[in-house]
Amino acid sequence: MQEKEKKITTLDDVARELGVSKTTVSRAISGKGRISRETREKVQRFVEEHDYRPSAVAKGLAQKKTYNLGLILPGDYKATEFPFFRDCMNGICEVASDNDYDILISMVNGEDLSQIQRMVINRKVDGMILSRAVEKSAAQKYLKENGVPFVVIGPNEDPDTVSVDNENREACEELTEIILMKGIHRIALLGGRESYGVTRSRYQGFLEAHKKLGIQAEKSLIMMNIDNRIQAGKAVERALEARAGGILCMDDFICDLTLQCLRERQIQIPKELKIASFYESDRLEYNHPPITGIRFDTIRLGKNACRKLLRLLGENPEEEEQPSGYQVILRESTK
Amino acid sequence: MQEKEKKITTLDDVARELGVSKTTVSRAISGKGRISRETREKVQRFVEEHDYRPSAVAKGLAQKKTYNLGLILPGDYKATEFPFFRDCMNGICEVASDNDYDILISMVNGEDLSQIQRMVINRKVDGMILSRAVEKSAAQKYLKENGVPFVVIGPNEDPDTVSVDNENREACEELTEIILMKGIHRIALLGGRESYGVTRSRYQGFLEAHKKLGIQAEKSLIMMNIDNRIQAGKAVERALEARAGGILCMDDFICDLTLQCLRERQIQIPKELKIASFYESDRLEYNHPPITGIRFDTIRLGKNACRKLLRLLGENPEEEEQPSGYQVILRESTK
DNA sequence: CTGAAAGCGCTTACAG
DNA sequence: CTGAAAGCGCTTACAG
Repeated sequence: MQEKEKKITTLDDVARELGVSKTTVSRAISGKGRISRETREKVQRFVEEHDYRPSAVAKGLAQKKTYNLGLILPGDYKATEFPFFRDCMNGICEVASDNDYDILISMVNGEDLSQIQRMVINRKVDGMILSRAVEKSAAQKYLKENGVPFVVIGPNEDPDTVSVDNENREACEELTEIILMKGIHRIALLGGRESYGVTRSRYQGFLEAHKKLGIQAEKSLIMMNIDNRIQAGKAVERALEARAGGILCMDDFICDLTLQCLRERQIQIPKELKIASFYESDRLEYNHPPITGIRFDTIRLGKNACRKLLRLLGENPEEEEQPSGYQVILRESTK
Repeated sequence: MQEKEKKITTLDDVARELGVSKTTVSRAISGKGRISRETREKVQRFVEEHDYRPSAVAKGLAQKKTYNLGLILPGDYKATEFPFFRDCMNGICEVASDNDYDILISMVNGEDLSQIQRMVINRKVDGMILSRAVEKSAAQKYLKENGVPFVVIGPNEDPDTVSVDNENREACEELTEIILMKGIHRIALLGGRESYGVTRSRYQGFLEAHKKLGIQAEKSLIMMNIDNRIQAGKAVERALEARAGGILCMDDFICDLTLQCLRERQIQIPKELKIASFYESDRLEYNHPPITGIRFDTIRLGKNACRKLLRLLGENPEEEEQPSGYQVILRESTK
């Protein structure tokens, strides 16, 4: 394949071999600037054959770009949130590499800014994607002050910041409505950290459904900030005492804890109690009985986040952003 | 804080303001080359005050380095493997950023090489970390051929490739031994994909323990490639029919499926059957009854992987690699 | 100890 | 349509 000649690794190599200028080679490869079809094709053929690709770093330096996007992930996310982050990452990575960008990750704990600062101060990224956004977080403030483009994954009210989000409110409203329409009016709602945007969006959907149907939500049965088995146990106890007809869990982790508690107490689902989750995973599907949940297209969410960021950077990603959508999946637990 | 003068963003800016040469500034910052203490401190003070950091990209170009490490993650990993990857990433990111490197991720499905090739052909990374290594994989071959330094996370027999791994064999041997010594000799072993290195290492540990105690392993009760609830159900059925005294699950996902199956059949743990997992998670700890498992220090594993790669690249990470170790955690399920 | 200069591998006005 | 040259922001022999 490769002649005995040394490998072609730089633009210069290509130019020399072809007896043209670097300028010409550069133009042939990038497609920018006027160039005759003949020359362009000659260069392209050569480049193809020799498996040459310009150094992204050098290109970046010349253009004052890095072709890197920073992705900020929480370092402490729970197992339950995992499919969400994995799918997000999948979507983000795919769009990024389609556009010849790369993803640089950073796992951040709490409100620690140092990692984010490192990336921007070292000038390693052109923009950032913030996941599990905390509204008005220090991170967002910092990025704004430093003029770093970013998009936020999660709910967002700030008109100046670009964001993408699952339709949590809508989906949870729909699911809640279905339960209410089944005649189950005393519903317990078990949720996670109130400081998270998702929690609030889902809660809103829950309330919305009640309002829409003119049913009073049972405030005393709304129990947030559930983080572990013990707390879940207490919440379940309370729901049972209050003779709730159903329990809605705000995510799979909580649903899982809830199911464990119910099992201990030998409660029959769905006969004695309906149960559903505002999220969806294999666990729910394969449970006995299978649990009603909501399926979000998180890969697409990730793709959208990445595309929006690329647009902010002046790129023009092939595909358009598409609404990520959701499906409520009814299973035996709410029969 | 910052005067009305324009912001200091390049070496040149610093040099001009201070009336010295770029060379001097560069030396003061990098600490390389002879320079008077006085000058060095002057520069450092200025740099500090103006919050200046050299552009990593430009620095990289001049040094023919990128200060980026590629991390290859499987795009399809299961929920059960998640804490493993998250902790790995945490460890890797921490060490990387301590050494002013960044992590570039790529999610790869199956044996698709294109993402890996992109990274190396674009010259975006100095080296790579391969997680969930498949022995002799195409990826490893490709990296070797192209002279890209890499380390593998997982079992590895190839003397030419650097790797790190949890002590799966040892840990599983220890746990199996404990069960056997309790007089439980008919043990069912439920495992995941045989093509994964982890599976094989753990299996070995299981056999090793039997050999050590001179007990014959019940081959007919060794059931691999369990991937879903149905298969787990069949395996459990078989174990019960054969009157196994205990079930060892090769990871938490399988353990979880197994527990569900046992619950349906109303089997009492540990009275009728002991059960333990070759991994550990919250799920196991909070189960009723709590399940015996093995805790690996995966964060440290990730750190070690990163440190080894940095060494390969000629860096000298602060801390030494430390054995990552493990603890067998005995809980009620094997009482 | 310090600096002028060349170089890392590209891109992009500018001139022809 | 094509090329010489300057420039992106650093590092590093080399000379002094």
